[in-house]
Amino acid sequence: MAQVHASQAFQAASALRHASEASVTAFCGSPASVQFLPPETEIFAQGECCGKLYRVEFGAVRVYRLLSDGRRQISAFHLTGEIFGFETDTVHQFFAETLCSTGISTLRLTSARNDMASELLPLALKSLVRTQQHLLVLGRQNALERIAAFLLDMSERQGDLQPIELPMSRIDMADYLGLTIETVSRALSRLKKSGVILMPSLRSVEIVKLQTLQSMAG
Amino acid sequence: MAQVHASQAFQAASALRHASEASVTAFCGSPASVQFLPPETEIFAQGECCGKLYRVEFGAVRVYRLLSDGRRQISAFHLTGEIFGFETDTVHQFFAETLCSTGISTLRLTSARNDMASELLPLALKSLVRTQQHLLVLGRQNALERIAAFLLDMSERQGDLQPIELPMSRIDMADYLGLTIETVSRALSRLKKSGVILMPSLRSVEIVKLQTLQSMAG
DNA sequence: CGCAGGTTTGAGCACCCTCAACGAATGTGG
DNA sequence: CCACATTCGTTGAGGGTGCTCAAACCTGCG
Repeated sequence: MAQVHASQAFQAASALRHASEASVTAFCGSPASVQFLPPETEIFAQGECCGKLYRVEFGAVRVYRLLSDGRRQISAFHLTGEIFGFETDTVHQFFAETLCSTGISTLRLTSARNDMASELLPLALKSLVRTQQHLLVLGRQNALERIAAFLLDMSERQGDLQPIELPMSRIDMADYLGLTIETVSRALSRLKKSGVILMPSLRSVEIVKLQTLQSMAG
Repeated sequence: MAQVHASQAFQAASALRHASEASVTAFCGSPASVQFLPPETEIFAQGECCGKLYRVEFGAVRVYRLLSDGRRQISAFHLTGEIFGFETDTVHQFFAETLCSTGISTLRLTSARNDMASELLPLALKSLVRTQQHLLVLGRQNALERIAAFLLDMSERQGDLQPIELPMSRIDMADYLGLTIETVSRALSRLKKSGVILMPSLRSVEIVKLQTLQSMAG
């Protein structure tokens, strides 16, 4: 029930913010082909053959890589309206899974890929810039700064509607921010105690002192 | 003199490895327009208007962002044959500077951008995958693993010719790997003492125990 | 109500950063 | 050509942030 509410919030937000991604013709032409996936469902796995792009119609997705010893780095979360699945190789280098109940529509990339390149390039560049921004966070910011930046990013992507609905667990947040779950939890507790945020439930955060949070994120 | 040798090594390597990037027609058509830049020269700065792509003909380039307090994260080094300058906005979000004496050719992106999209998309995706790989390094690997991964990456991009010529300072390596110069230096010293690498000079590294280094990098 | 999974909190420790001094390499002016 | 200055790199000592390990606490759910 809580998840349904979250999904609706994401959808409302995406209508405002992700118009450009939604305008890719091949996706709009076939709204009937939306796949409904339960939480924690694999969308694709490393080593699988690839040749599709994916659009989140509602819900949320994590894309990640693994080290041989099991350490995981989530390279991106994708919320409603966002497109993912870009890869260079013929084989996936990443894993993609749903976080919650999620609707996914797919775009087959066959030989028509060249025709669509002018539409896809801006999307790929958006992913690139977002990833580069995240590099700065992982390379040069401490735990509190990472959490602050993460909350601000999630807030913005949900249209700055308060409270923020977090579709992911603490483990996912940790593996995205290059921290442990304990450190994530401690950082959130500090923000809560200092009155910067409220946490009405485990997965919802309300930003109280926006400017303080922004100055923390750098 | 040492730099000339390094540049030649990069060129030889690129002839093998970067054929796809070199094949962008607009670059090949105008070899006369190569700009020769001295070390530590700005190519573009954050806030400047953008609308070009750049190709490294020889030498090396760093692309980076800054936090307000001066912390720097280098998002990528670009060696001979590689193309950089992709951005979504009309204004640069990054800085780009030469590391050493470098030749740069430019490609103006006007309205012809759509026509070239099918050529540019693979390059953008290559950057994206490389950046995502680097996320894993910054998020989940320790200092020794980062140095190992960095050396292997540099070695591969120079065609596995030994020794590796490093065109950047320890500061640049540190700001790329999310470490301090002291930690970079210590990690290199440990690799040297354990016989995994040789360092005939400060900026050249020879990999002696490749497998050991690979197992370190994960 | 009791269980299981996720989250929080605490104590101790390891890795990396900070600060400092020393050494090496390069460039400059005498 | 040498003396010097300057920058860069290395090495050491000490401290802090975040990780590891462990236990307690929620919270949802059967």
